[in-house]
Amino acid sequence: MGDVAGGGVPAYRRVGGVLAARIRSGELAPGARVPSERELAAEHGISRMTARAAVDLLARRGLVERRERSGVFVARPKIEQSLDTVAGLSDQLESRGVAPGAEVLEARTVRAGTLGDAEVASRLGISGAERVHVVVRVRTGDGEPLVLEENYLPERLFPGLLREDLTGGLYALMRERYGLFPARSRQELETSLLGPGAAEALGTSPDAPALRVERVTRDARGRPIEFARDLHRGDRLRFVSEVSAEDWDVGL
Amino acid sequence: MGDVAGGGVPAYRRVGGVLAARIRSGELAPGARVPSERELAAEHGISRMTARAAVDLLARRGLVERRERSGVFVARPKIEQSLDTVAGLSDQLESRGVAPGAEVLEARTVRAGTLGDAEVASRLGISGAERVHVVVRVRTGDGEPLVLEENYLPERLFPGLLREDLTGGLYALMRERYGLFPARSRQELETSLLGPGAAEALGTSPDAPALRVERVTRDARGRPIEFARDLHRGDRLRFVSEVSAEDWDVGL
DNA sequence: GCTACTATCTGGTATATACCAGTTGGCGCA
DNA sequence: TGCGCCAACTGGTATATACCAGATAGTAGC
Repeated sequence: MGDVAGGGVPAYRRVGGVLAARIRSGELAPGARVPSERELAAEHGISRMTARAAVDLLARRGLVERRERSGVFVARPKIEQSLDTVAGLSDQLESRGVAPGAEVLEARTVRAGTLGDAEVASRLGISGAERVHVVVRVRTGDGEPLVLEENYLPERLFPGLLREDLTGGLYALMRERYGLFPARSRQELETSLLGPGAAEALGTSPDAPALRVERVTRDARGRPIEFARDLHRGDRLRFVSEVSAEDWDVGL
Repeated sequence: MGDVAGGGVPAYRRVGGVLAARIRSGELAPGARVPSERELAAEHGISRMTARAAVDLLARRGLVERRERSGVFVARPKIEQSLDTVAGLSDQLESRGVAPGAEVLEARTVRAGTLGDAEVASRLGISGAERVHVVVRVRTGDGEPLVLEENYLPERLFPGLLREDLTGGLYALMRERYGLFPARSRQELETSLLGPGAAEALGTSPDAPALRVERVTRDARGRPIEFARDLHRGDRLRFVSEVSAEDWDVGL
């Protein structure tokens, strides 16, 4: 049936806009409950499916957080995270007054070739026969899951790593226990969604926005010491990067 | 009615998974047409709305691209963009064999206070009475819109800027015409969606994934010379950042 | 006052249907 | 051969309805 009143703007966008305005104005504060889909439908004279589409707009923009069988709530502001100091997520959180934590989901040592993932060996510059530590962790801030980290480290460089305490920062461990100092780090960032596996680990929806980060860290001699795949919750984190001219202005 | 057959997995996710597998396997190559929603519905014995939900899964993950009233097509691979050399998007595209271009949507000079956007003056460290150039451009690669750029530059530092050719890189202009060398740049990145305005400018859907970048660039004396808000198409671009230890390892 | 049950509410999924307005490709005509 | 028209097709929007199962709050019983 389309636009009953709205000059070409679909109803679900119109209602979504009204809701967004109520949130931005502060009428609906962070943490507050948004009217239920059925209520919105009644209020605006639209069907529930259309009201749901309106709420979806806000949910996909991170303005609002859906909690299954409970309700829809206004989202809280994002935590800032530096892209220049990826090494120390724990430290970063702490300096922002957020208590860091980590839950180890997986910690094992296997031959790279058995991973069924040729990228790991390729990125680390090792053969499939060489053994790597696989560490999968959920990093938390104030108990809330923030990042799903998947780390691959050559066993040759970090013997006995899995016997260490893996609930803190890996980079601190590298330096203090193994005397290896991360010198260079190449990161590739991509907008993404969490996906089913990550969603379960982070306790969120598979369709929640995320930033996928692939990272290769090298020591001073240019030797790869870590390959990582991170999924950062896009609804809870923003990323800050500071560059200075020396880094990129040398070519001109 | 829920799971007719599928062990707890909703039908739209099951069908979405089948489609995703066909794309990843290469059976459906980039640019190829995906079966229409009505065809998918018939093939899998589901309603069209459910088939649509399945396609939505892939679209939101950037696996496919919807073209209104035309069809759904497998997406092409993303263009890499360095976060360390944001200054020269044109150069970056060129070095990757992509022809850079820019369309100027807006170019005017106003007092910062009249913008109705206190952040601009605040970020540039100027008073509301000072005049700023406002330059809004769509940056393209091979004719395809990639980034919507919103630049704010103090007129005091760049007199007559708007008479220059704005279809190239602004940073080249700064250096060559005004002798101002960008020395430091702070960028804030956030997952986002395009939104209605940006979607129209970039010729895409308002709900397409995007990376929002806010940037303050300073010269060697620490003076802000540019404030920018960029919206990068998340479906066409990925971002690469290289950091070296000097940048972040000094504190320890 | 505390616990246990229960009716209600919630978002999630799914169907069947309808209309709209560009896109597309084929067919006929000049 | 080339142009223009038109029917079929496409995704976008919208409704009305239904069932599910976990969350939640109120109430009855102890």
